[in-house]
This record gives sequence, C-alpha cells and structure tokens, in this order.
Amino acid sequence: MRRGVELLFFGYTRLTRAIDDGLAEHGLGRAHHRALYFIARQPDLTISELLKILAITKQSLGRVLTDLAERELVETRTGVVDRRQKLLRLTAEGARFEAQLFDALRTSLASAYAAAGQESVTGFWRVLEGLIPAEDKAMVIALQKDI
Amino acid sequence: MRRGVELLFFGYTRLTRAIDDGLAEHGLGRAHHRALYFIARQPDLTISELLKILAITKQSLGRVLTDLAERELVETRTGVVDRRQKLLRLTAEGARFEAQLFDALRTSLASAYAAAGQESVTGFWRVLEGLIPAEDKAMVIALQKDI
DNA sequence: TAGATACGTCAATATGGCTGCCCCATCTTC
DNA sequence: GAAGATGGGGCAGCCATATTGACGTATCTA
Repeated sequence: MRRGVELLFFGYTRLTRAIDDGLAEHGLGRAHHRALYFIARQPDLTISELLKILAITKQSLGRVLTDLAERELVETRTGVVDRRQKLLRLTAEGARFEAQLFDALRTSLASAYAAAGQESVTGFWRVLEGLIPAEDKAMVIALQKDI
Repeated sequence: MRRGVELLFFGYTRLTRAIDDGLAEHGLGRAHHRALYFIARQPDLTISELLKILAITKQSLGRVLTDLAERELVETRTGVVDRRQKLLRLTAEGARFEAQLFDALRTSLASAYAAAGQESVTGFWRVLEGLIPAEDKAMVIALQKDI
C-alpha cells in the first residue's frame, strides 16, 4: 500500500519533470502544459469543458490562456452553435510545441512500458482508472473515446 | 500513450485530493503531508535524507518543518553518531495525524486495487518503477527495504 | 422580456517552490 | 591543532499557481 503511494508520487513527479526545461524556454509552467495538452487532445474545446477537465477556477485558467494566446500558441474562435462559447485550438506553432513536449513524455513512458511489458501496462491503466472518482469518470472516458 | 499520461494525471491528482480536507483542518498543505509521510516511514530520518527524497531546496523544506514543529507534529533530536545531524520523528500526535491521512489514501488505493486485481497491481508497480530515473532508483529502493 | 449560461476581469490572498548569500557547529583530514 | 568539508539554519526577494468573491457583458432559452 505504501509502495503504491510512493511509486505514484515518484513516478508522477519524475515524469512531469521531463518537460520542465522545454516549458521554461518559453517562460511557461506546468499549468500551461496541461492546458496545451488537452487543447491538443480535443481541438475546439470550450473554456467550460477545459475547466471541468483541469478542475481549477476560471481565474486560474484565464491567466494561463492569456499567456498562451500572447505567445500565439493558442487561438480562439467564436462558437458556431452557441456564440457565447469560445472554441480553443492550437496554432501551428502551438501544435509544434505541444508535440515537442509530448515527445519527452512519450520517450519516458515508452521506456517504462517496454521495461514492464504489455500486461503490466494494462494493469497500470486498470489501477489508475480505479483511482478516479465516479463523478469524474464520465469525463475521462469521454476523452478516451476519440483517441 | 496519451492514455497513460492522462490516467497518471487524473489518478495522481484525485488521490492527493483525498487528503486535502484533513490537512486544511490543521492549516497545512500537501508539502507538509509529504514531509510527514516520509518521516513516518523512516523515523530518525535526517534533514539531508529528506531533502534527497523530496527533491526540493533546504529553504522550502525548512518552512515546512518549522510549521510541523510549531504544531508539535514533528520533533527533532540531535544525531548520535554525528551531532551535526538532526533526526526527525513524529510526535504521538503527529503519528496519529499521519495515520489518519494515510487512511484516506489507503481507502482510495484499496478500492482501486480491489477493482483491478492483484495482477494489475503488480503491473502498476512495474510501470511506475520504470518511470523513475536511474539516479533516483537507489533511493526509492532503499525506502522499500524496510516496509 | 426575464432569467440562465458562457466568458472575462478586478482585487486580495495563500502556498510552495526558487536563487543567492551568509552563518554556526561539528566532523575529518592533514 | 588548524583547515576544510559537511549538516543544518536563516534572511531577502522572487515566481508560479492556485484560491475566493464580486461584478460585467454577450448570448441563448423559455
């Protein structure tokens, strides 16, 4: 049990550290990466959808998105079905940058996957899914749909 | 691959949220819990050992330990073999508190473990171990020894 | 037209990190 | 015994990321 807590702590923190340097070059932090990541994942995401995913406040997200827009990594369009909405997308530059960051994550994860074997990876997923509370599960599953 | 990143993100953040309320009651944050956790794990830990585990700066840790000492959750003794060292221990109250926090983690993890099955748990561990860089692995393994 | 919703924004605050620099006590080595 | 290395503490100042609460505006829906 303690082993799980510790491995999760070390695994998570070390994985996220893999991209800190890349972010720092642009003067960005991990919060910016999380936004970039989910926008890359689901283009035309709305602000409120992103808020649900990240589970932070509108104000915190607002600052992050302002930073990303200033650096021309993210752009917004007015919603088509509902003009109150803003649809978020990466710019070409943003997509390039996100891909570069993701690559660092992919490299780390891939070597862990390779060392552990496919069966272990399935178990890894199963346990993590079990850690997500019921009320958040629908949202996470919705993300998986369009992998 | 993206699935692994996302599950790790959601799994980690949701697990840590499980203890936020308990910490807030004492006016403490997650940084305090991490220190408490590892002191509970290895009584008579020295400051420098804890610094290596947490991988933060002395100043950051100093603040955390001051808070914990003020609340009489942690106490220090002068090292026996080396009088420059401070050996960290939980007080009775600190041990009680840490156990209470750990219980929230245990409950979450236990239900995830139960839902996933023992084989999955082994895979979960394997993958996470693979995520820890070689230079940190010795430290983490040293922790496991005296489970 | 009234109310709900999506988004933006202000001000104030807290937490948890960081760097750089300097200090003291103690141990080790020559 | 002196010199240097090590363990620990502390100051000042900075930054990133989060919070709450309140308010404003545009737009959609009943």
